[in-house]
Amino acid sequence: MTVLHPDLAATAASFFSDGPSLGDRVVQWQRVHGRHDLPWQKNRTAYRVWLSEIMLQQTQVTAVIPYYERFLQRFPDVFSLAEAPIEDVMALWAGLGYYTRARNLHRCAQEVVATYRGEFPADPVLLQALPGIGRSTAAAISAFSYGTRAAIMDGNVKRVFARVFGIREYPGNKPVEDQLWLLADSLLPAEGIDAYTQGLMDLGATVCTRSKPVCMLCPLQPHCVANREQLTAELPVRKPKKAVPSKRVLMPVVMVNGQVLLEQRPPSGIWGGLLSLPEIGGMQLADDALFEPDTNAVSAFAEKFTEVQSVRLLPDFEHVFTHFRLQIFPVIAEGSRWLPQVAESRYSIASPEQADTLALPAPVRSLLTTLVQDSSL
DNA sequence: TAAACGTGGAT
DNA sequence: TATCCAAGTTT
Repeated sequence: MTVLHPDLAATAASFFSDGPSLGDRVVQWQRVHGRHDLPWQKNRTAYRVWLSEIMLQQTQVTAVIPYYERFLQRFPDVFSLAEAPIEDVMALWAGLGYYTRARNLHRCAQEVVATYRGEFPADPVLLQALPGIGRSTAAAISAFSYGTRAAIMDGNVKRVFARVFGIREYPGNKPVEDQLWLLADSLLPAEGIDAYTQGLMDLGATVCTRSKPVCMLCPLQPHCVANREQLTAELPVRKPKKAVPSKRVLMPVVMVNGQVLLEQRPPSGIWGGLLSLPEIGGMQLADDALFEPDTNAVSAFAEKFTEVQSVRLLPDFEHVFTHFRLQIFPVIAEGSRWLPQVAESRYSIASPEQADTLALPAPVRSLLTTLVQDSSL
């Protein structure tokens, strides 16, 4: 049983002692100064709103727009998406990241067709039961599509609320987040839920920005604790950082007759369900440890492809990621007798020219693309 | 519940 | 260059 902290309630109440409520201020501000020309704001349907909201999870607007346009062109409605092969969906999603979203997107489309005859439900509770739709996304879809009064909670809202209410704890903490949800629920305006929901995000994206917020332009500025106490640079409190484990793997570029060996990765984990270069000898290392390829693992890999003639290490092909590091090296194969065998397994063969039509992780895609010009391989 | 999950932009 | 983190959800 969670109750709203008295300090938060007091700040919320302060809005009513001095003119319009927080909600009404945001609504009015959005209608004049908010964003109105984003692709998913025109010709608004539940399908379009849903598609955009899934893509926008942990992903910036500018990154989403081209993907959104391509998806809408290829899948104009929920039926075409539900009927499509998952491979097509993954290929179109490739490069956006968080690939579980793409699988859930496909599953969700199929459920909406099967259970709701292709009509997304208006009830946030029903929406949240669908794959890939959590509490915040359910509220956003519902508010934008059907005008349902429901609160969102994303990075923008957390930042705006943390500053306005002077919340001096990390908003990702469970108890703090519980408070934020209570706040969000209590602050919904009586009218204009769509402008309000959009307004909170517009405010966070264009005025109450992470660095150098433009408080002069903020409709909440007269009531903002962070503005009053000069805490905008300190709030919201940063996520406590943890040491990232270092993992290195070998990813051989096996080329035969100008084609590249690929394998499909398991559905969960990094790059889940995507095609990528085969992975050999994953290992956890200290950050400063020297990288020594696991020769046993390399031999085991070579056993599977007996036509492979030689292995060369090219340190140039090193990609550093948030969680691990890849050493990519070429394996030059002669002959092609193993190609048919490969096609029957979870391995497949693709030409570099096909790179942009496959469900490939972004780094692998760019590598394959460069292979077209690079004759040294 | 905390950790996992991609990629690219901003500082 | 290193670090943060963005229209969060899932396990």
